[in-house]
Amino acid sequence: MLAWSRLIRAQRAALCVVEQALKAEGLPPLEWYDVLWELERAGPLRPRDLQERLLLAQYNLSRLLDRMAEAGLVERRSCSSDRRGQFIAATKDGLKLRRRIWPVYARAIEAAIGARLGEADAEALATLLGRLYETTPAAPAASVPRGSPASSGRA
Amino acid sequence: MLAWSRLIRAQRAALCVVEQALKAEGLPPLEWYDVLWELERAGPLRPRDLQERLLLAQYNLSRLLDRMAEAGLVERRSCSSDRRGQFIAATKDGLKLRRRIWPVYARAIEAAIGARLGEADAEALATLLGRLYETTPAAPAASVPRGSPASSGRA
DNA sequence: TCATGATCGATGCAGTTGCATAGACACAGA
DNA sequence: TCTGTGTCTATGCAACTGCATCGATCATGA
Repeated sequence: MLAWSRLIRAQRAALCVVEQALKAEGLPPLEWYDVLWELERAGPLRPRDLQERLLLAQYNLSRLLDRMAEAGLVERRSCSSDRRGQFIAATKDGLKLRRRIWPVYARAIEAAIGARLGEADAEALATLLGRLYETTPAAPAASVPRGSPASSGRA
Repeated sequence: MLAWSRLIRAQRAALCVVEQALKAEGLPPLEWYDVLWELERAGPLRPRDLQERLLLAQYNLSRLLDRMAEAGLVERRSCSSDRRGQFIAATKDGLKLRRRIWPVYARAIEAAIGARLGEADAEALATLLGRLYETTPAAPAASVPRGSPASSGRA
């Protein structure tokens, strides 16, 4: 299936362009931005929710948050309604960093996608891609072992 | 840019579905298949060429080939025309394994893509994605540090 | 022929990921 | 209340990745 192999390669290529751009500016990896951005627009979130939104594996996110907390970008707050859990919130520094990353990130995305497709085709692409990870209405989220990256939920 | 974030997430989701499927059957990870497949249809290749076709990082491919050679799936042959280099060839076992993987792989791809898009849309998607990693004709392949995953070349 | 610079591929090391599982708590039913 | 089952998050360990760099070879031009 052509679409499959191109999906893999196109993402690899685009991701690489963007990560190199961030690295070249001495900025942290992409997921840091994604986490900060989710937190900024949705407010403090439970790790579980972040995990769904970002399609990250649970253990992976857990350690990502460790690193980000150590860097002072997010903080873990206890969660009174469920003492197993916690809330993750972006700190001032976290928000500041996100704003600093954005222009670099945006430029790189433009180079990797916008410049190659143009407005209309980019939108068409987005529409098609959306259908690849929308949860199908009736799916009980159990086709894949629990806690695995793409399992459970809308994301 | 919507297309960007969906590209990342859709690929993540689809890749995860496929890798889980392979793992569930006790089969090796995806790249092993990809390497075997390239070798099968193109004959023995230099690591450099494999690297371009698969968009893998040089050091990464080098060690992937170590593992596959150790598993008896590929063999390194010396290259008389360039003694720095070598040719990688699939072994009988390698070819056999590829054939064994294929049905599982195909089914997973169908579930991750075909079932969600249908023939025509999948083709449209492939076309759009193709434009994201084609090399632009005049590019001297130097926008990114040497040997970095997506650098250099057509792929 | 020799120096210079580029290319091919490997590798030490530190950082990250994946797997399996643990520990703490929630929730439902006996 | 107690017990069993499921959920939320963390973590030990092994495998993999990324970075920087090395050694070997090639290619070019003086």
